[in-house]
Amino acid sequence: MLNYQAPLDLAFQALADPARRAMMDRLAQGPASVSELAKPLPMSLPAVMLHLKVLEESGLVKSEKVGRVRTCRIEPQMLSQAERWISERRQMWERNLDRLGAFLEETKPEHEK
Amino acid sequence: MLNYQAPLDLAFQALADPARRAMMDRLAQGPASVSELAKPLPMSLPAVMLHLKVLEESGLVKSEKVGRVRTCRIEPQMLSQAERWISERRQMWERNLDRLGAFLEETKPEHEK
DNA sequence: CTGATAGTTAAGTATATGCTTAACTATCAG
DNA sequence: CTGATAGTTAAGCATATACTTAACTATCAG
Repeated sequence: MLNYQAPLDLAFQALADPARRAMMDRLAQGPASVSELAKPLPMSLPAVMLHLKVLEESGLVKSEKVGRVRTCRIEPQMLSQAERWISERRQMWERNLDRLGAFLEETKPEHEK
Repeated sequence: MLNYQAPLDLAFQALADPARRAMMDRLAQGPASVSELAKPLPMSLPAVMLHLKVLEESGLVKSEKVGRVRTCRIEPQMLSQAERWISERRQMWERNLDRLGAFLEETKPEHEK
């Protein structure tokens, strides 16, 4: 698997670009077509297609074409997975701080308690 | 500001690399030196330094050097900020689904309720 | 002072990313 | 059928990313 990219690699990579976050912002309001996604963005349509491709390959977005319109929508599972990864590390760090605090408290000389 | 990168660009970019996420994993357990961070990683020390630089510039990690040892630790605020961005979009999307569900419920013919 | 440890800097390279314009296809409305 | 709309593909280019090795500096232990 020389070219394998872990799901979180792709998800965070996708979220690292302001244009793609703007697209996610729009999609958070509800499904949208490619041109709706493109309208506020200062770039060509093909560029938006590339960003959409990145979002889809990351699993953050799915789309289907009906007639000539491709409708895109958020895939919340991948969003949750990314959120959970961050949350777990932050919580681990905080528990760590708490343990340190407790340790300092316990080893404090009596008169400082 | 031709070279400005929004905080979230940098944070998500930093989290997009498996080596950097491994470093964050280690740091979630508590502070660590550069070589402790490097030990499990299949790359040279200079490469680890570059990853550390990316993490620091993103605000996810801070470090200070005492003697010849540089000690690195997680900066939880930036982690929270990234988490919040994702969480907000996911929740917005879910509220959206709920509204759609309610709408379908309300407009359903009587006999299907 | 001397060697080992911890980190840093520099230079070079391969690949990936983020666009562009031009040309094209497919669908729909009248 | 015809023109407008929505999207797609291809080719090309500039810059950024993720490393490498070699050489160097700073600190500490004895």
